[in-house]
Amino acid sequence: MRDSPISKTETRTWLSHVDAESIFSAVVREKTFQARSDVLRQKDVPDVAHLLLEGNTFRYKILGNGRRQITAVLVPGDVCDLEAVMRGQADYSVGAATTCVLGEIPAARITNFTKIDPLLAKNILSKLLRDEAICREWLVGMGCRSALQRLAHFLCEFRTRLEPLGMAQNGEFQLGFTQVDMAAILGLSIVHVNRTMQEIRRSGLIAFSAGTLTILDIPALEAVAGFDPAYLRMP
Amino acid sequence: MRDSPISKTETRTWLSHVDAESIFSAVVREKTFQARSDVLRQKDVPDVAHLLLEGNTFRYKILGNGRRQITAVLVPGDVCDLEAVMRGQADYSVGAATTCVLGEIPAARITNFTKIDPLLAKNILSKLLRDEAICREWLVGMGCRSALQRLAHFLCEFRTRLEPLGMAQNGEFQLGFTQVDMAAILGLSIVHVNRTMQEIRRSGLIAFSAGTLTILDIPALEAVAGFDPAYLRMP
DNA sequence: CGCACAGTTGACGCACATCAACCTGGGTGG
DNA sequence: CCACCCAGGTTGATGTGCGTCAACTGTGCG
Repeated sequence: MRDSPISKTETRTWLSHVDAESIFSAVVREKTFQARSDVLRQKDVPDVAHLLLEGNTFRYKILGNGRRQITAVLVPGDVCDLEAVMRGQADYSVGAATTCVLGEIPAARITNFTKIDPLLAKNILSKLLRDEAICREWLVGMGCRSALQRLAHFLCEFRTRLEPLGMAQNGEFQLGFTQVDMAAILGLSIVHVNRTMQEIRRSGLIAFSAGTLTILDIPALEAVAGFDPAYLRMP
Repeated sequence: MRDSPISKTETRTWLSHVDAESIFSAVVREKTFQARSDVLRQKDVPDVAHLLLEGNTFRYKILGNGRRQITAVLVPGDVCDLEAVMRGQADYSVGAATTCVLGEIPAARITNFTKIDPLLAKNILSKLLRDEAICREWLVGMGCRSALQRLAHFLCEFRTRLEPLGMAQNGEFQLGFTQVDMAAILGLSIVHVNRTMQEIRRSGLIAFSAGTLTILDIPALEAVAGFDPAYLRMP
């Protein structure tokens, strides 16, 4: 059974191609992480950055009261811990949602930022800026959007990010997150995520089975979400 | 009547001193903005960046449903629209909370990032990284903290940012935001902000009058908020 | 077979939103 | 100098979106 529209190896080739001027050449080693394991822990002093090659990871923080919030979701081509490496210390953790393959990049390649290849610098900078734009948009969603809109918005955003990688076609893609993860992404309880997903399904906007999510009517879902992709700066 | 522990002119001198290696020398012109006016509007293509010299500004977004979320609060020494200038287009607006003095910096000074003075580049980068860290922390707060904790956390954060500028002493500083602003910062209704502020006041943790906020017991407020300043990377 | 973990369902509670007044002080015009 | 206005702040009554608790189902795996 194929678990994505195009195979993972195809995606990797494609990735390094569209992003050729980039960070891919800085990878010195590949490493596989189990689903549900941590790539990086809060307060770690990282000596390598991790470029995501296969699977999905996320950044998260755990508070004193035990609650967890996911602050970013990473797709292949993203650097999981860019800010942590640039600052020299992590103020968040990075977890693997699915089994993942990560490429290690020596921290020095990134921290000697102003001395490196301008193309690489530009690439890193644009990743940084996009990360921040997404974080801002999530913050706006938490303040101003209902559970339903937030879920819809997240699915629209995720699809939009996967599409240029060839990992989403006709609104269909792998959603490697459990409802427990979704709750931590959306700032909701697990129970409410469950009910909200059912509501969207019943309304006929999405379908979901065996890890594959299908957006049945993309413009309609984007309208519900109030999704405007401008902040993502996709080509 | 003095409206801050040390005068504004003193603060300006101090600011350009502690940040001497920096962005201050790139200012080509100063401009005053009225309280409640906009410095920058969403979708604008900025040709100058604005360094905040006096007063408080904030970044915000307005959604289709009319709701507004403030995504960042700026203090003197911050660049209001750094990401917008670097990306070439704003995906947020910037408003003045109080009357403000801003220094204009030609966009080219910032976008020619990799070709400029490494010290300036480093400074810009660190501002960018801090902005993102704060945004992440706000996001975590929205997902995991109660209204009371969020308010307390914001006050702790604001004080911590003002202190090295000499604009907060003994837990006392100017809070130039109305409760309407606070609601948009915290993602709460105005009424609930009002009640929450009263609750903190009644508990004896803060006092507030004539725009001056005093944190009466800093460690206690930080404990309530679950505030850990690590993400701010203050000296 | 039994355990663990993701998903699901119902009953109930609460933190917050909403609506609607009303108060207050500073500014403005007659 | 008063009359008015208006923005910011305050208060009470009521509503609701989402959280919490608790139980049950299905499924893959040792």
